[in-house]
Amino acid sequence: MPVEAEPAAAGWAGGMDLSDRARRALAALPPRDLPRGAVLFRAGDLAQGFVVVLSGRIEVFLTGPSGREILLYAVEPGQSCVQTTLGLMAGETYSGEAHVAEAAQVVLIPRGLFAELMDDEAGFRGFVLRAFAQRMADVTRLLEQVAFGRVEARLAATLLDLAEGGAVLATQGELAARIGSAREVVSRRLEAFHRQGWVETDRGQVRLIDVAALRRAAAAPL
Amino acid sequence: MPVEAEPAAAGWAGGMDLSDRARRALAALPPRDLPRGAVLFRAGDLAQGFVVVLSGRIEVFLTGPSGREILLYAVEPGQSCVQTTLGLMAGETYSGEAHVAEAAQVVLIPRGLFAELMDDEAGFRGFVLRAFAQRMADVTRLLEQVAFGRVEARLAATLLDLAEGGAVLATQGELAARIGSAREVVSRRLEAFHRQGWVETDRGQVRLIDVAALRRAAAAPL
DNA sequence: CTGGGTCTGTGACCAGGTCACAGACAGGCC
DNA sequence: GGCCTGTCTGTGACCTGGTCACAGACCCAG
Repeated sequence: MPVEAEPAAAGWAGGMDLSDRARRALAALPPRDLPRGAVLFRAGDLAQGFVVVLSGRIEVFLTGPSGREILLYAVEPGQSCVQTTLGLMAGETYSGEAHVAEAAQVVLIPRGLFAELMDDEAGFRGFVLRAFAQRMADVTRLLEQVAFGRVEARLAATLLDLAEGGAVLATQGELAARIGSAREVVSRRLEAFHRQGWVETDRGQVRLIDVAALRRAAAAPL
Repeated sequence: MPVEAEPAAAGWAGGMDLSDRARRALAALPPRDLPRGAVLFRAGDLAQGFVVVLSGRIEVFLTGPSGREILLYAVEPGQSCVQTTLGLMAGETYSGEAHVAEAAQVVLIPRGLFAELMDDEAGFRGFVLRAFAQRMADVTRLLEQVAFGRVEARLAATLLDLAEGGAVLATQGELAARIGSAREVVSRRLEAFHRQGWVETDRGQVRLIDVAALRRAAAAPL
């Protein structure tokens, strides 16, 4: 029981079907604590290793020259930060910026161990590949939304996504960054939503009144 | 000499550091010929196998509900069509549509062999992963352009990219599809380029006059 | 030479991004 | 309590870009 007790860090590898050796190597990695608001990496950085999130939430943003931002994807517990893989696999630098949205605990798998696991452990490989394919699909969907979708639809979807107990706690600026639009545009759209009786707004929060209508708006074909 | 002669199909695997067994398995796959204009797959299709392009050129487009299109990426000889990997690795369906831009020869590696190669052959794995990471970076860059860039910059870049002998042979509609804009917008932008003396336009072609100016426009920060 | 398909140009209009503000609100400080 | 400063929000003016509706130009097959 004494030696067998694994730190929480190994829990995430549970469903992965690894050899004992690999399991031990992963369990030995020290988890790192990141406070809310910390920046895990910036655009142009080169990957240090492969990052897996144990708890909390990390959000990866793309930033334009004008300072406008858009949420590329969020990394939840048990998921890996795919951007880190790019550097390890193809020598690409990061193009996004990773912010810690909720205080998080992460494990960093160094280059060498990562390469070793990719070569020897089919389970680990599957984990990385699935995560990667998933992100690729996510980013493609996002591109589709940005290229062809309306702000109205993206805003409605984001509100539904962020709602907790019928309300969203976020400033208009934060909402704008998520959907890759401008703060003023969010202000005007929210006002339109309000006029239609879909939401109530207050400083730093949006209360959802007519969820069905928002769902319809989010799913609008054009 | 008789047995050693490999069909062209195996040439692409040359730089890949594979076992003889794998090399033979790949060489045995029958290359398929695709005529210009053929559609390799559509959005929603499920992957049949992993596609590698031997010659020609395949372009993958994303299509919006209004019929507007945007070029996701092009697959050149020696490269793989990453979208096919999504299905194989994560069960995702295609989100793009692959058109044969120049008559192409491709090899289709069926599911089973693909999985086997991924497990056993480090060289093949590296090939797939690098291609994948590359595409991920491409799509992210494209997203950045679409979300934050101007049509003027994307159009100028596309003209420079497509130019052969100082001219681009493409209709305004084709140019629009490449950059994810509308035909009318391309018409007006080209007219503006013309007024500044950067290009001459004719039905189905654009002649580049001031390449330096176009380069400046393509690199514009905003 | 003519008729249908394709390519291009244009005006009008709307959605959305940018700029420049002004007012509203919150929390800290005297 | 009143005041100050920073943040959040609302608004008008203006520009780019996407959409719609057409008209004219071009091209080639019959």
